[in-house]
Amino acid sequence: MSNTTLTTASPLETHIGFWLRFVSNQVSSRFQKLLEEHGTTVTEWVAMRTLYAREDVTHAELINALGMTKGAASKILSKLEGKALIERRFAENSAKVQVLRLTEKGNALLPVLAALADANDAFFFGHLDETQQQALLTLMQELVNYHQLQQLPLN
Amino acid sequence: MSNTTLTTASPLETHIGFWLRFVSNQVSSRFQKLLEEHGTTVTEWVAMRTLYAREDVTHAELINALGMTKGAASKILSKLEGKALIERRFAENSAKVQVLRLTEKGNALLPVLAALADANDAFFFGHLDETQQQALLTLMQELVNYHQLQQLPLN
DNA sequence: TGACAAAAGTTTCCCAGGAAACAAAACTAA
DNA sequence: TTAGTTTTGTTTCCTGGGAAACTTTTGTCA
Repeated sequence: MSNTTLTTASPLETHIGFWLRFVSNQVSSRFQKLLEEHGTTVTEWVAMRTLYAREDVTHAELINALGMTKGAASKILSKLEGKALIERRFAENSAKVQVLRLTEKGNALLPVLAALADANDAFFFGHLDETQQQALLTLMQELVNYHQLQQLPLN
Repeated sequence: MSNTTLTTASPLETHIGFWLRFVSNQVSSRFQKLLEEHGTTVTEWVAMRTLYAREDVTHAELINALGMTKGAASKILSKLEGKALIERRFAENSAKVQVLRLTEKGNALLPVLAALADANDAFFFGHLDETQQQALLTLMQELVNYHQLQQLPLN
């Protein structure tokens, strides 16, 4: 008889989550590189896009859109403010609740970044036919729906 | 005439990359929580699974599997070594190249972690029928193939 | 052989983001 | 009104991982 311990352990590659993470990391990483040339990051893009064409986004709302803790969100905002891309103001009738908005400069930069986001998505998924692209998009949205996924973290 | 600047910027949700990142983050984050109860992390799981059932994995090979810099990989290994889950030895005829292997303890833990990986994948994708699961898996693999994606970073 | 170059790993420094402590404001209830 | 509680946002501390400097070993070639 053999003294080998025979146990089973599924390989990494059998998990959908493994491939999702792999592909997602590559997509984000390439996008990050594109953004770098404009001095921004993926997180900053998400924040700015959330503020775009709106005048009434609160800090709390932004936290939810970013899926980050309030501390981290606060730091992102400080950074964007330092680059004069956003402004923090107090909401009417409050010395506590903040309302955020893009500055002129932020407003001008945003379409440029949006074009990069489009280009990056096209780079990775543009070779798929329209039906496949739509199916993938829908599947991801259905997963979010099915599991009632919320942006993390919840605190 | 309006003095409004009319620019276009596609919403975040129109990008496949956005949804991929969203879902992938949730999957990894839940897996992370499962692993925490065993004192490990997703990265450590990937490292350990790569060493499983092999006696000849080099540091360089592991770097590639982890998709991390050699510095970061080195630190992961130190951590695993500290927990007595892996061993570093020098390759035969070399005082430079390292060969890594799981310890008995690491070997015993691995199937437990693999079960968690299976469970997490089942949790997120188990409700999809077999055809859908396979299609998603294949699509991700085809993307990797089509773009010749390598684990990041390359240095 | 000996000097230099390349390769393998480690360590140091830096940055992003989570956790949680903190400050300030606003609401509640007496 | 004012004391306590809750809410909003900031700051501090800590950890993971990238960049790059550094050390040691190995290979090259003169």
